[in-house]
Amino acid sequence: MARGDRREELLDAAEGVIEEEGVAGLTIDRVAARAGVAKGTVYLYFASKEQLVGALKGRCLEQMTGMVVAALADLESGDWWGTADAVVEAVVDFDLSHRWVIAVMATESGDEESKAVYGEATQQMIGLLEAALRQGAVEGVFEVDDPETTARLLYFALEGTLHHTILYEPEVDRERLVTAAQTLIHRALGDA
Amino acid sequence: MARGDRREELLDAAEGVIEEEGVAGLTIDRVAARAGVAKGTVYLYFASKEQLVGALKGRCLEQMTGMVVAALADLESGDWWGTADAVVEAVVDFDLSHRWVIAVMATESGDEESKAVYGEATQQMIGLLEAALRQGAVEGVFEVDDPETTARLLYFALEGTLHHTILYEPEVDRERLVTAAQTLIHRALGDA
Amino acid sequence: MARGDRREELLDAAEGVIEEEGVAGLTIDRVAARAGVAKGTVYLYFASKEQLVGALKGRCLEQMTGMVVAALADLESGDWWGTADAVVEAVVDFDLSHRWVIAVMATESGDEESKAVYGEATQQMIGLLEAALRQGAVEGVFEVDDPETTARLLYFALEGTLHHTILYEPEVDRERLVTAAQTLIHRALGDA
Amino acid sequence: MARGDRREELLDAAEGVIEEEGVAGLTIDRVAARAGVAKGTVYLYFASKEQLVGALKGRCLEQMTGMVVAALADLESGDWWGTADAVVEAVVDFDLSHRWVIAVMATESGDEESKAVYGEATQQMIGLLEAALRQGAVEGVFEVDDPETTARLLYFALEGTLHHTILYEPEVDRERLVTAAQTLIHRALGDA
DNA sequence: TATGAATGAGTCTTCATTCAT
DNA sequence: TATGAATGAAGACTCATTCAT
Repeated sequence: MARGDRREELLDAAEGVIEEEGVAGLTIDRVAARAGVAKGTVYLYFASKEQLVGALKGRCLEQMTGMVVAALADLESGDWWGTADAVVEAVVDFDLSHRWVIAVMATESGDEESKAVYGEATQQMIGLLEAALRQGAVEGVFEVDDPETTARLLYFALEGTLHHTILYEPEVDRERLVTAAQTLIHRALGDA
Repeated sequence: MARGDRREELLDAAEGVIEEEGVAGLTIDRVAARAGVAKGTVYLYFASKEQLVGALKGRCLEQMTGMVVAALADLESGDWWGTADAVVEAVVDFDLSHRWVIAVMATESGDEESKAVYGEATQQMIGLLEAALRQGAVEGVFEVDDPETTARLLYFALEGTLHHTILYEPEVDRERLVTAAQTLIHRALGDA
Repeated sequence: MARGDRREELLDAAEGVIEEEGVAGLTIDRVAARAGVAKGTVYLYFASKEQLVGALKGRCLEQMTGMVVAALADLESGDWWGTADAVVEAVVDFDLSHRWVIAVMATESGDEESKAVYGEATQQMIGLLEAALRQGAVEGVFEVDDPETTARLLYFALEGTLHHTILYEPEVDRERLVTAAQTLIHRALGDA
Repeated sequence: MARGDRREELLDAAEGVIEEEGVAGLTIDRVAARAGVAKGTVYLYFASKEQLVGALKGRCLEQMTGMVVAALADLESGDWWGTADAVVEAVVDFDLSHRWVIAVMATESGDEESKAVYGEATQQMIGLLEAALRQGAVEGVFEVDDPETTARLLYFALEGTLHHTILYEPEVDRERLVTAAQTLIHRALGDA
């Protein structure tokens, strides 16, 4: 088995454990058991539990970024608002389908390195949105004074709302979430 | 010493521990030591660590609500936008000055009761914002179709941004945060 | 309230606690709560938990002895076997109606003094049986070589069976227990 | 070291602890120390203290059963009373040499499973005695109406006496105990 | 006598991490 | 690479006992 595969398997196992046992139930023991390997083996791929969690966060953000990149490809069609709405939908669905990992994202991870990794990944995500905003402005769809800050704001608005909802409101109403988020963006950017 | 005082002292001690040791470093042992009481004494006021954490969340949210209520009092002056900006500033400052407790807010707390308490307190906070939005609409300052959803959205946008920034960007730029948040609201509500 | 009354109340409370929480659930806290007094008050009547338990055992044995004394009074009627059967029945019923205290009797109570008290009370009980055996022998109902040992043996046979049954066989069949115990005595003494 | 060996070692250590510190002094800490392993190691073999205690009871009863089986083998010699006396002697000696474990047997062990195990093991022991009684009856040594009940009664008579004596009369007189128990059986079964 | 807040030693239990094989 | 038994520090929680009021 390729080294990378085993690593991915372990991360998959970790997600599975969180799904079944909650964030507090994430132990190396369970990850190993779920992946069908010995406990020691986990340490062959991750130096510590903290690094495993960091990797989990990183991978999650990467996947999300990938989805957004894909969704933003439609921007070429010229339908900015339609594309934006689709991106929102994609993000909501991603979070909902990764709801258990989402809980980890909100977790402290003392490890400075992990924090940095997470910070950079977030920044990349925001950069994507910023670019989209600039393009919308260039195309005359709307006006933005400070695309960077606006992108940050919108990203965290969306994620903040999603995180809270996922963590504290068990029965999430997807449609309502999507509509609300889309509305926020339309309003914030001044869609007439 | 009045019974309530000792309880408050313990919560203060818990906040202090989090400030110095991080959320993961919050142990009953340390809370007791910091409060200058025996370990057993903590259990005289909180049935479990989970309940202590829940109480911490509750108190924090209560204080925040209090601040917002105070800030919203200016609404009577008739200057809606000015009041809104002040509220934003108050919230930002509250979060920044309670930054260590903020980290706990994002924490899972298996305890169902605590979750419910937190959920209700959040709802109350949002209710406050909703009322303010309605008043602005009544006064003709702007138009809102769905004050409830908008209030939720704006609240989580603000808090989401603040939480992430506080947790992952050690060197927070208060001015920038305030301005960005104020801008978000103005835009979202369509301030010309 | 007379000193003795309060003491009895505390012992009653202790029995009640055992009934509801099991021997392991017997704590000074609960005894005090059940008796409606403060924890400190318990220590005004018992120097330690161990002494309270010792007193509980002692009182239980005393009550049992009282019952047996009463039952043995019928010996004067001249019906030795009938009286013996009645005594057995009385003991079985006493144990069954005090089943929760019975569990404590089987408990170690490091306190040497308590052990001694228990030992003496037991001895007194056995003395009662021994006297009954002697009387039966005198009356020519049966023959016994060693009344003292026989009394001990029969007492522990009865109590041993009862204790085990009560502790490990939740659904006790009173009739079967009574019959079996009576049979044992008749056989052991050679009733034709 | 084989897995089973370590388990046995831990049980041995537990017995040793009880011997030196009493039942109340049985702690995982001490068991580990006595076995020369880390505390965590104990939990590799027993899920909880309760299970360890249950295992202790189970093993003790198993050993006892083994001894009785061995002693009953002499039944083939045709000397029923002699064999019975030998069995009594074996049981007395077993209890005396395991006197500290005996104290645990009388202990509550909230664990339902442990109780069941203990109950079954006891039943097996009684079954052994019952078979012996039937054989004696078949051989015409004596008559028994209800071998099952009689076996139960005799078993608990023996064990009840032994438990009490061991727990409350530090200076046990082996000979006297043996003789008394043997006498009980002879009488109960009607040895002329 | 009575109170009940405070104590703190003592227990069980978990789990990240190591290391000999 | 892989294993999994062993480790032991750490933490939550209990409860008999004390003592100032």
